[in-house]
Amino acid sequence: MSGQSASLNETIRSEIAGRILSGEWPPGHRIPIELELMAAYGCSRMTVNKVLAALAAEGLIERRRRAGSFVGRQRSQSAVLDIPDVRAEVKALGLPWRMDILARSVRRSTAADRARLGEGAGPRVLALACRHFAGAPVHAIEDRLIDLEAVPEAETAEFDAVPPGAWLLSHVPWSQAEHRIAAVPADDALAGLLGVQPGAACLQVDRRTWRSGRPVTAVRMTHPGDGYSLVARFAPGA
Amino acid sequence: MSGQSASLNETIRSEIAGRILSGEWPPGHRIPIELELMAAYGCSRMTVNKVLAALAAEGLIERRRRAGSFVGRQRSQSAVLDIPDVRAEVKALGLPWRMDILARSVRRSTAADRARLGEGAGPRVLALACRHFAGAPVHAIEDRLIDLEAVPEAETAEFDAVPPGAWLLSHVPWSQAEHRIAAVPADDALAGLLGVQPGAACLQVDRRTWRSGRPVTAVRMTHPGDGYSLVARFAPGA
DNA sequence: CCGTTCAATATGTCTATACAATAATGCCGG
DNA sequence: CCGGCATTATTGTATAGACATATTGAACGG
Repeated sequence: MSGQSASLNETIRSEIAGRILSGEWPPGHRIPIELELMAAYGCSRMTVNKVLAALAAEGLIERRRRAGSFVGRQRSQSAVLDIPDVRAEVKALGLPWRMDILARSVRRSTAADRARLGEGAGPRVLALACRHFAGAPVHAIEDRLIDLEAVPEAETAEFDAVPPGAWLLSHVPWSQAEHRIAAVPADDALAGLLGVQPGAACLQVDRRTWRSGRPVTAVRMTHPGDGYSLVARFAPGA
Repeated sequence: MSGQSASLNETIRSEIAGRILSGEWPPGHRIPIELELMAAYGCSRMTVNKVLAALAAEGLIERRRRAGSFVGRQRSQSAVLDIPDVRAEVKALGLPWRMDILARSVRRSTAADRARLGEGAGPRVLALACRHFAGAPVHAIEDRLIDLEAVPEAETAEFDAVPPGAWLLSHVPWSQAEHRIAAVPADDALAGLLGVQPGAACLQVDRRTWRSGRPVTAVRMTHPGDGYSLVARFAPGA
């Protein structure tokens, strides 16, 4: 009883979703057919249809013609992982963000570059190495490759005030990405840059990004293991 | 051109989504109003409304009364992280899965236990420690706490054939969860169990699970850093 | 110049109806 | 008992119309 009358739509939706999420209707349970819901709520079929279609789009239920609608099977555990912009992330900690550019070069892409970017990589790349600080300590080392065929503007862009990741986000409209997260020991070079002991545990996030099937960028962010963690949240319903 | 005529619904949907994902309509761009789309496709308003409502539910567009519909702003980078069942994960590698139970005890929950489970933890818990093998090498150490008030059946459950995570998934209908991923060095005890050198980098995934606001379980999975990584995928549209 | 009021506009929700597509069910003949 | 065919229940898609609701932009008045 929230007092605020929601739309009929929402009322039906939350009642059904509630029963599923509470476990009252377990996976595989058959949901009343549209005609029954229609009668139960005294509304038209379109209304319940819209609700059920939305629940199906979310994956909460499955619908089969002639058979009925059923509570969805438990999906494999998955979570939404926030991979925020480095600058925003550091500022969210209340620390000043600062960035060094360690190296920057434009070159013909080597075989290794093309392997890193994946199928369809262009002939020229921009290679960038940056160091991000959160206050005094190093927050991450960024090792990035940008395909200049996919993002020609990158060649002349200044990356001194904006992290390359954020710059790309606002210049490449939409993307598909793959992330790989691993724990690795710091080698000597990395240890020096990060300010940790050689062999210290580091969290390494590799991300490859595509736009309409063509590689855009490949980046490896390496964080010192102490004092850094990724957080993911999972909520099946909404 | 698939040749197969999709529903009008799908046609409109994919045309709009295509323009957004290709970048033709950048974030913030105003989408034709329903009346215009209606005229463009020669269909009724309900049809375009359904399409736009679905796109809005997905987050691809934003709608404001009187103002119109707009291509959504770039969302903060986020990805769907698959956190599969350990057994399935090992078997997907083509390796035989095996599990040791290192310790199992039922106890009154200590302050530390309640802190680990979070607000609302019950008075009794089941503590479990397991070791998962992928072939001969150790794949992970599982250190789990189950709230017996939330899952009383767990007290008598045998966990010899099924990993506790999978057992819970099929006994606790739905969940909300929080994950924290970090790189940590192995301490001596952990190094012995995992079969790695003390100080070696390990990937540590902490997960806390709730059901309707009450804690269910808290688990820490620690993987040897070499030869293990989490993979996440990201696709804004579908 | 600023705040208030108001109407126009675009979305939000709902109805009643219609026909299409699909697949489970049952019937019938062999 | 079983294969094939017709039946029919259920969802899928679409239409035309109606009224509700929020919010912008403009007109108006102090």
